[in-house]
Amino acid sequence: MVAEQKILDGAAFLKKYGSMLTDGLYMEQVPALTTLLYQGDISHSLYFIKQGSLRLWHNNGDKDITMQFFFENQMVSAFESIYLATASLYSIESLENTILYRLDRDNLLKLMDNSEELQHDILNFICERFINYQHYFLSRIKDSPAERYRDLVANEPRIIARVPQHYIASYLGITAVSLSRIKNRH
Amino acid sequence: MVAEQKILDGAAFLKKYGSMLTDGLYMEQVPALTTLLYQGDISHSLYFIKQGSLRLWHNNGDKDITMQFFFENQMVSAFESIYLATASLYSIESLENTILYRLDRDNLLKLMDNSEELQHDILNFICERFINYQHYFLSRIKDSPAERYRDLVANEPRIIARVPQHYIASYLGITAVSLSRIKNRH
DNA sequence: ATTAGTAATTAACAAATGTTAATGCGGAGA
DNA sequence: TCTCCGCATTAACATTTGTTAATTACTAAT
Repeated sequence: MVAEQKILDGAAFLKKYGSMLTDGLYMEQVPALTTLLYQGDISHSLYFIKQGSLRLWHNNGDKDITMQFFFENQMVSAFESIYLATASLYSIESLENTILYRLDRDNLLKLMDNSEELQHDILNFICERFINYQHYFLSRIKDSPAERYRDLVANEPRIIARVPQHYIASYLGITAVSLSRIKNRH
Repeated sequence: MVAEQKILDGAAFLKKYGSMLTDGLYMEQVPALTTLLYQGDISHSLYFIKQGSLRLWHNNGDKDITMQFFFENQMVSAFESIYLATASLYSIESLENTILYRLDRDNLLKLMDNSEELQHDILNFICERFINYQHYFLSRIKDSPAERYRDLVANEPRIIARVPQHYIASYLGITAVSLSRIKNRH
């Protein structure tokens, strides 16, 4: 009843359920700055990153709020948009030339119909994603941009190495100008 | 497969499932400032407010981040803590003298075992709660404290009328001093 | 190699909030 | 009624960020 197992990452998911997908899983390659999901649309695909990186963000008229970066072996989705068929609050875009596996909504739902274990994994996935979001937002509220930047440098080398500064600034909730100041303070 | 029905509020939930609970639902009355759930504990109760109000917040050493107020007929829980049996990120406390119905974890899980419809309602509940949180956090990030205060005055009369200012300030993400300035600006 | 366009840095100023502290207000209880 | 204590307001100052603009650095394409 209560989920104890760890959430599946993209690689583990594919290993576990890939064999059930004889023809529902597509591989595609997209260049940098390709939009995979537009904010306001209903999402109909779940992605797994084979190589490259993605950015997930919310647009608010004049400014972007970047909320997540994704890299190799991660599972990427606006799942609640897929599941509830509601407008996505987010856009998803490639940062680099990226190779993806794409699992379409119909195949995902068919798969869920045929596997109680998958339903279980998915419910876990949502709860974990929910908790992750709460951690992200809480850190965004309670830690200063400078603290969060230091944390990024210490714990997220891929973000520092592969993501342009102005996206990092957007992720930290500040302008590129302010991030530059923070980096060069002292 | 895909959930289309609207999320249940506490009253609708009790009406729909209350008859299945011959002895698992308890009524209790607590005075103001009573803690119902301590941050870090695993939650084992889901509440319905009959009368009164509650506050949900996260503590970060020196400061509180208030995230939600609850009033009559609302269903209140740190559901992911109940379901995944993980430490709650939040505390929940009464603001006023409050009368509650309490549904314990064991009874909730038993109920879920016996009702596929309830499982469905609960999954919807989580997805909707997730989306609500995202809206709350996004507004907290993209709107200024002054805008959010005006929004509160326009749309949340119960909060303005029944919640002390310093909790409202905490909800808006600012100090009580700053909220006082905003109120008296111009 | 040159050029053009984008990204990053730096500077100067305005605006908002945090912090600290002093004051005012108001209800609960002796 | 008086006192106490927590809450709200106001003031003064420091800190931070946003904004605008100018400059520099970098990258990609011709």
